[in-house]
Amino acid sequence: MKRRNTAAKQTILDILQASRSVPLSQEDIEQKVAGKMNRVTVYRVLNSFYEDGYIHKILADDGKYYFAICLNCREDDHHHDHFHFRCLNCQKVECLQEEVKVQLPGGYRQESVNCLITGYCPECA
Amino acid sequence: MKRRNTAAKQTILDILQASRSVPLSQEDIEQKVAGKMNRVTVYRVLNSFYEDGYIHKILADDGKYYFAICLNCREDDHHHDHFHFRCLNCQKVECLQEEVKVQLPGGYRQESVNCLITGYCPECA
DNA sequence: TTTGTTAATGCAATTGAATTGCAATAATAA
DNA sequence: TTATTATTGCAATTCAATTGCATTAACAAA
Ligand SMILES: [Mn+2]
Ligand SMILES: [Mn+2]
Ligand SMILES: [Zn+2]
Ligand SMILES: [Zn+2]
Repeated sequence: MKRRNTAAKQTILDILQASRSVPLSQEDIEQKVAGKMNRVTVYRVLNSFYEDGYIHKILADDGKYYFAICLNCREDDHHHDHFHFRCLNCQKVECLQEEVKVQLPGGYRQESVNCLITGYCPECA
Repeated sequence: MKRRNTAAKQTILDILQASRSVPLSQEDIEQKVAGKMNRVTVYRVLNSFYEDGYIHKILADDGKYYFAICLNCREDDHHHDHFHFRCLNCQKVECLQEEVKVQLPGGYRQESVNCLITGYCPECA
């Protein structure tokens, strides 16, 4: 009896599923569930999903966290090492296909990656 | 008469100069200037340096901003497009030599880059 | 050197995303 | 059905960062 299935979790999961390669901010999700649950619940559900490895979390240079379903990850093999993109005009964040490949200097051990490119998307450029 | 030279600015500039490839957080700098100036002044000086292009600013995945002197930039050519590294143990942040090279999908325009690798540095690994 | 303008500063108050404490609620194992 | 305890809502709190405003001081002009 570790985690329980609840309406709140299912609702948020559905929202994330429907936005596969477009990470959503806490605020984005709050708006979509407005009235259905408390904002603190959104925080806690997102954090539990993240802890359990169902979603990945990126900190964008607007200072907000964005969350997206893990796509090419398996329980035993997480690799959230792709770039993300944020549009300065429409604010949308996207997962890019390209993986981050860094040649670290000797002795450094890589644990995780948080790479964000900021600019203008095709619709706004 | 745009910007004025003040003791506060000179002090902070000296600190950043002495820490060339090791970006410092607001908090780091505050400690070094403790008693000499107000913390709000530190914020404002750092922001003015950043606006004027003297330093670059990165948001690390600990949620804090880190600042470092621009090294290979000229007035007309800024390129803060290198990776950064943060050690999970000693918390130190470093500028890496390697530049970020992303092949953006068609139509996307890149403006800036905020790429951080998190892991363990040689001393802590 | 003196003076006037206004950028810079200190201090207190405020913002806003994120977190925490706690009592009430509800999922689920027994 | 019942007992256990994870989950939720609500209020309060945290903490870095920002803002307002009166005071100070840099520096251009006289
Ligand atoms: Mn994943
Ligand atoms: Mn630079
Ligand atoms: Zn856009
Ligand atoms: Zn270290």
